[in-house]
Amino acid sequence: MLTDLEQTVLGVVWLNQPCTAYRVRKVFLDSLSSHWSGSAGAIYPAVRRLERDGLVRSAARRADGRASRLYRATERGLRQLRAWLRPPLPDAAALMNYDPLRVRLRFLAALPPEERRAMIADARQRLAAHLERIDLQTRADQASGDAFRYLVGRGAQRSVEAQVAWLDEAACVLEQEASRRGDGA
Amino acid sequence: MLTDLEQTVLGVVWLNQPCTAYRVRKVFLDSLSSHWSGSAGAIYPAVRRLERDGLVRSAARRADGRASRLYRATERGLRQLRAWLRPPLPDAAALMNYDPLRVRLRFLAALPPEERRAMIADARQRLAAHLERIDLQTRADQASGDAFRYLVGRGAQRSVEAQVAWLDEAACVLEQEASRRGDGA
DNA sequence: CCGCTCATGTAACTGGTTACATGATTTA
DNA sequence: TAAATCATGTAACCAGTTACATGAGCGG
Repeated sequence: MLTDLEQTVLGVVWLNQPCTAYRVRKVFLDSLSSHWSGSAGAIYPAVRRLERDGLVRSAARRADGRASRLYRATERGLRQLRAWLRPPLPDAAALMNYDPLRVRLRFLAALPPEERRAMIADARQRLAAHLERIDLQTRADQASGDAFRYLVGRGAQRSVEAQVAWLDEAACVLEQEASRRGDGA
Repeated sequence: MLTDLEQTVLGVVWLNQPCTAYRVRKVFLDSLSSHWSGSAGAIYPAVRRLERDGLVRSAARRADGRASRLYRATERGLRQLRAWLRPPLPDAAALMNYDPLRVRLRFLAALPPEERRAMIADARQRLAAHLERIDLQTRADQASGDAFRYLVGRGAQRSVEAQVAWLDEAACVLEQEASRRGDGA
């Protein structure tokens, strides 16, 4: 059973083959998501494990002067990728995603009311700013003609939009709470 | 700097104090999110680290026959919790969440068109089923009177709803792609 | 020639995972 | 009395993190 990172690396190799390990790393580094660091200490060992398991294979290259290895997915690697995509999906993929903001909100009572508002406002503003970056990227992806790349961008958009709308609701609910208590007292 | 798990454990202790480590573990075990296993091997060491760092303290209890330790957050723990909640939030909390489904969709081209549809349909159906569970929970949370607990549920709802809508869009886009190619050929 | 990017790693650390283990208490 | 839950751990494993390190090629 491969880890999420290994699976994703395998997918990236397959999408960009033939490509260097560095190219794979670049995809993680350039990603708008901060979930993986894309550190060399993660990518190179992962690629080596994939090669050890026969899911990718590499050939030395020296064409443009620079020495490097070009990786591509093997037949077995493609089968593995397909098995990973095919239903039934694991719970971790089909249930509910982890949202550090949602977790924090659970404990927001620890902050005085004024600071609660500030926290929500800050998060909302940062998410809205990030949304603009995602929008730009997605527009570019749409032009690229790769339907899947575009759809991934749409998913990110929708996800962040939902978060922003949720923060608005939260601000609203907390406002009501405050005025209710304020009126009552 | 505490890990996400340690921070969350600290928050759970604070919300339920005084409580046993097992009670904390139960919260993770009962959570609708599958992000953390809630395994003993994660929770007990995390609680011990928090106590070592003076963020929680414990007292032995023997009241109802059973011997156990009751934890509560210290003043320092509460300060730490507040600092964690206060802006500026780290990028990991304010940028974009990791979505294993989104990652998979990026590589969906590896599957033949028919199976692509099946994968999306499966994910959609499972998410919709999960959404019902979340709805139930959230209605109960609303009745509990804890605004934050309720808002967390609303966030989960909105997040999953957004995913479902996104999958519908994906199915639609792929359908168009297919018919476009089908007509062209 | 200086700095950036390409390209590939290694080393130490640590936190979370699974699996194992124990014993008391409640419940069917 | 058997099973489930409460309650608390330990041990082995391993993947991903940060940080360090090297060297070639290229653009200003």
